[in-house]
Amino acid sequence: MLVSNHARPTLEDVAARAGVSRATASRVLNASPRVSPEALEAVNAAVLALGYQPNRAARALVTRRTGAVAVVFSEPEPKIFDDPHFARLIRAGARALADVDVQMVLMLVHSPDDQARAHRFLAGGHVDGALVFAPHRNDELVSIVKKLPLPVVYAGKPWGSLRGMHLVDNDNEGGAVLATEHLKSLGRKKIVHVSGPLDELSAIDRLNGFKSALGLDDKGVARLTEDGGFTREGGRKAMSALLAKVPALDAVFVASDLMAAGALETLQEAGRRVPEDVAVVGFDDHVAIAEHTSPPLTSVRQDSDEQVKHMVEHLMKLLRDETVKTKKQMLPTVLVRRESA
Amino acid sequence: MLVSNHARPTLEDVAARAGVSRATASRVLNASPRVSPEALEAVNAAVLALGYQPNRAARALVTRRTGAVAVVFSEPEPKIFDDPHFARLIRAGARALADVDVQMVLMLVHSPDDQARAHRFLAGGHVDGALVFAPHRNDELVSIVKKLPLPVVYAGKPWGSLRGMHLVDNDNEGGAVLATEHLKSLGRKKIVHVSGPLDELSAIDRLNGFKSALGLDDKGVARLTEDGGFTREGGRKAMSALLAKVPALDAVFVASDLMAAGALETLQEAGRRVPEDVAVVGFDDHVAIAEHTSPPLTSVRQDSDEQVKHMVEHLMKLLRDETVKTKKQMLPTVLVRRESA
DNA sequence: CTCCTCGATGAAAACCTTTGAGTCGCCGGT
DNA sequence: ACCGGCGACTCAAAGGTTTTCATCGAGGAG
Repeated sequence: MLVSNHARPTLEDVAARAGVSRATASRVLNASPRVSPEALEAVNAAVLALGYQPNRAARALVTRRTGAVAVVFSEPEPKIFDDPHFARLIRAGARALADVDVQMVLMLVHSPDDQARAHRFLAGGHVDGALVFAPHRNDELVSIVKKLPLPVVYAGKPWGSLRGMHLVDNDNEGGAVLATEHLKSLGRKKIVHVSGPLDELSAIDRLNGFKSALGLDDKGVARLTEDGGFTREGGRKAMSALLAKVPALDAVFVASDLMAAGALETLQEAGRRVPEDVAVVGFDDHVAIAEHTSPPLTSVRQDSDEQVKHMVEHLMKLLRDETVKTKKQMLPTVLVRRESA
Repeated sequence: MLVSNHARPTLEDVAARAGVSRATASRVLNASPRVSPEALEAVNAAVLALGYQPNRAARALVTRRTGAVAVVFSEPEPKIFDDPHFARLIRAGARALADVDVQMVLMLVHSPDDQARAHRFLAGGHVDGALVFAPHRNDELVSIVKKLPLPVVYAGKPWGSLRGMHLVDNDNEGGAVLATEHLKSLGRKKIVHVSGPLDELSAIDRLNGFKSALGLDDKGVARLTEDGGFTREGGRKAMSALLAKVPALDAVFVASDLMAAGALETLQEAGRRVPEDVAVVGFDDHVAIAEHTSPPLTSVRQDSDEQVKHMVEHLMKLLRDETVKTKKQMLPTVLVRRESA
């Protein structure tokens, strides 16, 4: 009659052992104020003794809350996931969500099929909310998600109207200004830019920072910029193109560390010394890259861990139905000096 | 009275619309054989018309199945996650699990705190099973998980007794033999090895392959091997040490692509031409690395996507309570020739 | 024509928790 | 002495699905 069956204890068992009703036990677990100190103690003791764990399904059934959150990466080019940046975001997400005790359901969306599946899943009420990473222009997924009655926090600005959307962005433009100003302060006169793909707003913001720091007009920017597509290989090619277009260049601001690694290779192959002949600044401050290029890369740090943490906090507020004052958050960026500039 | 409220349709609604009972509707959804063709069609039509999605919580409550699986990475050194290999595994897991319509709950375990949390979570019945990546020696987590009444499939061989455990491993030893034989076939006489950390069995297996292909004894191996710790920097250092120990070396088998990238740098700095003076073979065939070293890296391919897919399949069988014939699976490795050897 | 079998179906219990409505003492105010 | 109010608690319903058991009808065997 004691412990008897090997099954997991239920709230009923806890209540019985604590000498109270199921309702009271439940209130203890949910930290309701209307419960006496004695009852509280008794229930807590019983929980501990029995190793009780609430049944998530039963709870979800009645509260209409799943205790799970989707983390969605929409990225038409699957191989981009080789970018370590992606791993960093996932890791940060796993950690931040575990800290608040909600399950993280990871969804990788590449194809239209994936989109349909994501749609079904998100509409199916299987999660309470979502964190969405969808940087590309006209991403169908964003339109889909927007229509859903589901709390969502975006990473960075998705393309299109931002009204009513919640997001946490890095100060890409400010970081780009920082980088460019730094190059100017080194006395560089001919500064060029390897941009990210211009169907991503983060790339555009960085480009704009570069533009405004140098006081350029559109034509000027075009002359001094090449698109490196956020890949290492793209960085190499863009750098080659710039060397051809602007042979006298003495500094380059590259919109990502991965591209900067490629650009460095190209520069060295072209016989330009870094930083003596050409100063280089990257973006992301991805340690695994920036510390291992030669020379080590000066870069603009955007703290992805922090970004994701803010996203999670924001979403939690939405789920608690708190009225959030600011729907958009902007995180600062800082320059990390190493040897390349 | 028709559609009325905006709430999600329930099985009851579907049944009503199809003119059958809830029970029959349920049977259709679960593909039970004991249902007439007409009923089947009617229910399916109703499901479609209403856009019905089963309530996961309710289902979980009665079936005692959550429809979720944990994917656990146990790795004391969090920065190892910068390794793109990790991203690849996660991506493969997300995909494979989505394909069979189960939720993936990602858990990253670094500290003892994390271990305790993982323990609580896995014991709490929040998932039906787990995929565990725990390569290191004497990983506490493995002992913890082993005691749980939870179906688990391991990636590679965890340290310790393997009895009763289910796992999907790559043929590390075979791959190492492949690599070493290839170097021999090129006529190389002085072949050395940069190993992974010897607290991981995959590293040991690769070392053993190297050893047996060359017919070495323990002393011989020690003389020709350095531990590179599976990091790029470690690869550099190990290569330096080997150059000092075995100046006449003309080939090196490196136990990972990341280390090989480092080793290549060291070799070039030392003025050795690759592959003319020294032939180099890596392991993993991680495209993002192997295709971008100079020269491009010949490497042993282990198909992580395939490995994870097999792990998922295996776990699904365990969950369906099928008696699995083989508890351990070994996946073949192949040599991918590029220019470094 | 009756009995039996078998397949399809329906009714209802069970899964476990939260929560609103109601109960029960007890206190202070009149 | 009575009443109102209040705090702590219990009762019981609700939430949506699966599954057991019973029922019903039809068809075949005798």
